[in-house]
Amino acid sequence: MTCSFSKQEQVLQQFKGLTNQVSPKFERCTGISASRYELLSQLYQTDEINQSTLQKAVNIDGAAITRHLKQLEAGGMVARRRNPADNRVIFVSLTEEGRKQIVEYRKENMGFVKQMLHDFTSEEVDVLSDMLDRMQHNIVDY
Amino acid sequence: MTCSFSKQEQVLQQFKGLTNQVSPKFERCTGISASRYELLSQLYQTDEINQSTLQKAVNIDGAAITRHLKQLEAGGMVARRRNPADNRVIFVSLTEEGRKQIVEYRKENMGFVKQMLHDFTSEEVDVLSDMLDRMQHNIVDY
DNA sequence: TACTCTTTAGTGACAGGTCAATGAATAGTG
DNA sequence: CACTATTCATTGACCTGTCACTAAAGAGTA
Repeated sequence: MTCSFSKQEQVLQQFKGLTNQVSPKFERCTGISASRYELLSQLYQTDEINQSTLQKAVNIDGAAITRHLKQLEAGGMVARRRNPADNRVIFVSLTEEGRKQIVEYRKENMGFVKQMLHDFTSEEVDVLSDMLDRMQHNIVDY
Repeated sequence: MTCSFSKQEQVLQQFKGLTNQVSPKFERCTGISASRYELLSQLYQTDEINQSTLQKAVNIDGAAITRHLKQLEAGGMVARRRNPADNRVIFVSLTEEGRKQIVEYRKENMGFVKQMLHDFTSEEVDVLSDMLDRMQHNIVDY
């Protein structure tokens, strides 16, 4: 008999399959990529922040952050300036324009997320969120 | 007050953050990318299969499938031949070499997955798997 | 002060995913 | 039978992530 694959292994594959599907759909629905949306969200919640701490908050490689921010800056959504007290770091913040835009994006985002979780009770969402946290901890330094 | 982001929105971000972290770690641990592992797994379970049905099973764009399979073929893991009864389709199958290799990969994979889910009961794994399924259904044609 | 070590951002090369367009083979239909 | 429509695999262009490397600034120390 061909030995079957465990539930645990399945989960990992479901996981990957799901995110592969989510990313392009998210972008089509909202008009912005999930990563950029997350960057803007972070900035919306804390005005003026180190690029490096932003990077840690978002869990994306620094190289990608640099590129995203440069394009967001070119699009007028984001402003960047060096920290005069420490010329290595760059302060990032939302522009007025960016602040206006994110509100729009957010509406679309909520619609998308609601659809994805439309049959989840709020307890289930909590459970899911906890599980994701635990998985993250389990592999954080593997 | 800056209006806070809902749990639902957080989940989506956790999701993306987690998969971003998982993929490279998986590859480091197992010596093969998650996608290729999944392709080989599928082939392991069903010998000789249409490339297109393989693609659907794996939830990756056809373009990526073509490229993966070509490289796996070049590496001697996989064999491909045209279906003589329908010259459009390509049959894919594991070679003996591939069949031997996947057993090794699988050991590494199990180790990785076990670590990721080490504090999950089997009920929790089931619950998680169901949730992932439901989310997939919820967005499948959005 | 001079020397090394660390932190920060940026850059280049690569991998893996998407979409859009193509060509070849087959199916379906008047 | 001829013509159109669909399916399948492939290719090219693009986006976004990773890693490895670099340059510049600052921190720590002999």
